[in-house]
Amino acid sequence: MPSEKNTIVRIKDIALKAKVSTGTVDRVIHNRGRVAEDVKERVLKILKELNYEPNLMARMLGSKKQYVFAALLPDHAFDAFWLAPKLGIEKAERDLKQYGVRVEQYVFNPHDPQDYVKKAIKLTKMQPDGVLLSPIYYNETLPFFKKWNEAKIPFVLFNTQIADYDPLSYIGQDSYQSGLVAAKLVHYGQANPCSILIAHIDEEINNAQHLVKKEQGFRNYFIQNNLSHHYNILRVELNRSSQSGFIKKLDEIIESTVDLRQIFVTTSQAYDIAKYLEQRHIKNIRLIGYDLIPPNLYYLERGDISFLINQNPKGQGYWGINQLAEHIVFKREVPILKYLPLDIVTAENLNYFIDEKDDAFVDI
Amino acid sequence: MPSEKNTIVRIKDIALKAKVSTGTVDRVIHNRGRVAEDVKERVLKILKELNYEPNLMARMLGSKKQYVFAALLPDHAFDAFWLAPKLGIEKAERDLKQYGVRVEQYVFNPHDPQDYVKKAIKLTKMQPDGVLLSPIYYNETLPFFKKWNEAKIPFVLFNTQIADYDPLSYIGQDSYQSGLVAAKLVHYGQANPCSILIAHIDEEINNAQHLVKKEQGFRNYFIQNNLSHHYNILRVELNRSSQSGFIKKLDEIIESTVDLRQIFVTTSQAYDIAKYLEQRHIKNIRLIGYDLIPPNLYYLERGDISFLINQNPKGQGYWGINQLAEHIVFKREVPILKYLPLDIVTAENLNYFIDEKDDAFVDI
DNA sequence: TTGTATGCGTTATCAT
DNA sequence: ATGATAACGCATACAA
Repeated sequence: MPSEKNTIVRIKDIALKAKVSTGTVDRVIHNRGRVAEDVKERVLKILKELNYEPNLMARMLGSKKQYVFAALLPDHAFDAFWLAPKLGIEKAERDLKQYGVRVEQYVFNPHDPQDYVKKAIKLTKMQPDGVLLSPIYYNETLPFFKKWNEAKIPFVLFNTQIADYDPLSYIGQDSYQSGLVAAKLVHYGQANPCSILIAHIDEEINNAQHLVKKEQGFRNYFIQNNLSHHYNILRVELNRSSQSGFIKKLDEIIESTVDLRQIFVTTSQAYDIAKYLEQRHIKNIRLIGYDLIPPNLYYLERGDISFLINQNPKGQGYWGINQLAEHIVFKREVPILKYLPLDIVTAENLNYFIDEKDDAFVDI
Repeated sequence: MPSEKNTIVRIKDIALKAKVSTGTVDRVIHNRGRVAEDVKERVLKILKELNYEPNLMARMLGSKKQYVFAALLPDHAFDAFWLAPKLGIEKAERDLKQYGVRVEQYVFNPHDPQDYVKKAIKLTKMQPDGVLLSPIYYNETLPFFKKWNEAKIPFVLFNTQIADYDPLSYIGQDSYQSGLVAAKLVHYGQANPCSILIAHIDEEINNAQHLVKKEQGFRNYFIQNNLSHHYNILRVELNRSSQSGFIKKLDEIIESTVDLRQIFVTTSQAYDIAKYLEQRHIKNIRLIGYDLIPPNLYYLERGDISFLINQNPKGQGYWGINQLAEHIVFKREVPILKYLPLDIVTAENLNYFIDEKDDAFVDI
């Protein structure tokens, strides 16, 4: 075992031992070139030997470098879900401010691919040091991935995953696993055979992949646990654009399925079903959904929604910016995939997941 | 609105505006004295006006001050629960290392009050800048609180709360609320009337207060929801010191309560009941318990335990040290009470709560 | 290709 | 009671 030096190793120490100047060591550390090959190797060796770790404070102090990240995300005026990621991004910005990091937000209308592209172009023009985005339009996104790759601008994805052009990392949920969780809850609360409805309530087709995975996880739970013969699992795709169509379709299902006891809503629109059940005075059907948005919370607290699975939207924003900073500012390795916890939320533990406290994100 | 200056306000700027030197400003900021009253007030005023915020990097760089915190906690060799807080403490130490913070751990045998006192004495002798402890012995603790208060050493409590001698803050769970959560889960999974057993499995009497609160929360759920007449709620105190007594008591209850369907274990020993049910080949009784310790996880994954409520032990350690640093190093206000989320854990979302990833703590 | 000097914002140590 | 100035460890511009 090499002796554990208690004292901090500085560039000056390295320079001394390598019989060069601090400038040379600096050039080696940052690969700035202009240093002889043999010297470089010697310094590199000593760097390892002494286990040099840069003093981040000093580094940030000494460098007047400013970093600008760009965040491309949907306007929460159109869908309340997107407020939380925005807050997370802003929290991260506050945390990283002292390291010279600034975040510029580019908000787009999630119903308008044109706007998405427009904002993406604007963003690219700014030449940010890194990009965080929720790429809800696949085809529209790919060209930008290519551009950013060529410009060597790292980008991090959140909430929606696209594997092409290897992003720096993806932050989000494990949709399949969340389906398993939902199924477990359904199964736990439903001992007797019955029918179960999987409801996909799409506003857009954006997150189709997610919904498929959620359904797969949900169904596989019953298969893996040899419960398929106990439960009759139905599925429906609902569209809120036509209020009457929405109700009509539900009416049909309810009438034709007398033993329907549970509905699993794969999107954040569980409140729509809750409202429907309320209007129809149906009390013996339980609901599980996603996302802690206000209308869902209303029905959760009334007991009309049993559970909500929290997708940690604030954390997605926070960690997204954080990953960028880790990579770009601190030059550390970052995991390609960062799955956030699948929180099971009831009226009883709700407080801990919606509170305004800023520090609910820290990964310990 | 005063104009939002984009440039950073430095001590030098304050000095310039106040027509004094940076040294004087420094003395004002840190209350080091040796500055005329009128000058002090002038500087203070400008400090506010310009909304000065110190550059932490520069501060840490310029200051050779080192902080030593002491952590007093039970040895996890005696109870696996205590491993997590230790890991959290060590994670916090890593995070704060660059700010000159070091943490010294004082581990005691949780079955031996003498040892607790011994380690507390040793700790006090070291004159730490702050103390984090889990004060599992009330009477033995009070004298130290008094001492630390006199010595102006701030202390933070975790897991066990003692309000006397106003600690800097308490980190832990809301026991009452966790009882509500447990009851909700029981109720959700048990539509038909039945008997429910609350089992307190004490190793020590240490956490008696917690257990009472958990029971209160649990019972109140049924009262508040007008369900009392549906369920027959029993309670039992079990002691593991006598294996035969433990089994005998359970046998009696099982035999005399044919409609027993759920057991709520208020401590981390749910696995003991799971093991018992396994040996007796009882399959129609469900279990809810606390804490993600290995034996519990074993039965959770097998499905013998339905849910575990996670008390975030790692977070308790992490945030404990963090609160000390916030107060002592960064001189910020810290909340007197910090409740950690009540995570509902099943076999399906377990991964996210036990993973080794260090960053599972961040409060966003 | 290499070395030196200056500055970052703050603290701390001297003089005055 | 006050001011000037040298660290802190690193980055950077410039000199050699």
